[in-house]
Amino acid sequence: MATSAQIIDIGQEYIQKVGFHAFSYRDIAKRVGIRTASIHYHFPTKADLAMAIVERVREATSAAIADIDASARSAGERLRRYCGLFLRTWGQGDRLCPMCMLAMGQDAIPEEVRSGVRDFWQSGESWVAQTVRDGQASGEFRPDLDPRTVGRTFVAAMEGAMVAARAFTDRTRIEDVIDHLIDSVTARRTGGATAV
Amino acid sequence: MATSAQIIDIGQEYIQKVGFHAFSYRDIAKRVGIRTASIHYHFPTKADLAMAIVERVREATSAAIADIDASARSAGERLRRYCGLFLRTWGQGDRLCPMCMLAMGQDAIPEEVRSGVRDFWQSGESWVAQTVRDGQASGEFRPDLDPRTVGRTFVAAMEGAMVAARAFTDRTRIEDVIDHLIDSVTARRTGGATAV
DNA sequence: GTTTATCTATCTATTGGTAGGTAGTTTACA
DNA sequence: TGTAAACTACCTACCAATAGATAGATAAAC
Repeated sequence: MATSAQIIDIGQEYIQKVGFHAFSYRDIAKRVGIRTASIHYHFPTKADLAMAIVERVREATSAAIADIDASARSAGERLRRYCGLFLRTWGQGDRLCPMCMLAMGQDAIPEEVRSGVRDFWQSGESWVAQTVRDGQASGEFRPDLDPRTVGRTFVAAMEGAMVAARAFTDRTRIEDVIDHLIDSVTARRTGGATAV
Repeated sequence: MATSAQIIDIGQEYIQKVGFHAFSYRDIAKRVGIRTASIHYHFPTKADLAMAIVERVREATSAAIADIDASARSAGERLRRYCGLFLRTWGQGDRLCPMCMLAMGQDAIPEEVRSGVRDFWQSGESWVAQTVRDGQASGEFRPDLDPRTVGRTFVAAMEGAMVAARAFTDRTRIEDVIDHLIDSVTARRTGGATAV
């Protein structure tokens, strides 16, 4: 594999496992088998490396969401599969969402990086909100929900669930949250009358 | 104020704003107006300082929850006020939950500290679960909810909402999540029949 | 006169980053 | 086609700054 791709891979792993400030170029260099100066050749500053990672993650996420849009047959399935993306990330060696790790740092993280994180986050919220609208139109979801609020809750809850999974090394922390989130949007028919 | 209390205050602020690995004893020393050696006198290692902070936060949280239990008049009010604790933390200068910041670090955070974080997290989940049971008994909340699942979702969603608030410097990210969470447990009467 | 809390001075290790050099490969063009 | 220039991807060696931490002196408080 190309060296720069290896550097990005390992850098991303470190960000997901310990965060931006808890690893060094030396850590990456050791694992790739090169010197730190060679990493600076590919990524002049640590911020440059973070940016490359943010861009790659955003591309991968966009692709995954496009795939969901292309193949899911209902709004409910789309939401479930979106949540499944977080579960998949966790499955790759107990890793957290890299964007979440980069979101917490305030001015300790380069502004350029944080801007990319915001774009990632907001596009997730918007996609969920649109999916909620679709599900409301089809009668799958509760008609009284505010799509924007639900979008924000889904992203926040999934990111938080990842942190919980990390704290307890427990995948069910993520699964439980998914269950309640899906349940919270699903239309229920009580007393024989449909809510629409 | 006692120096050690000042050190804890400022250390906690740093943990909440940039995380455990993005500040140093030097940063604290400058703000307190002492030398780093004096901080080592009070807290021999950085892990010791983190532990002191974790213990103080847990005590404060226990007290706040005891206050809620003593004065809230319904399960719904209790949940709302629990969520309000996160909002209050954010209000103290855009700070995140210190426990969340310490939860993400994996082996980069001392195990002793992470153990304290787990206790904090789990006690929040359990308290919410018990409150859900109370609300179900009184008819306020949906009877079909699994209290444990809801407890986990509340804590995860609130912690995630804090991260979102940080990413966007936007308090409404937290408020929206609270609204949907409360809505998700509230019993609804549709078609004229009560769900119980 | 012992304890408490601070200081100065220093330590070792590591941080992100730079300077300058060098094999090996590719490109330009006479 | 031969060769010189340029480029790629790495290296060694180094830098100033900072990290967390320690030793020993000192001055005030009890």
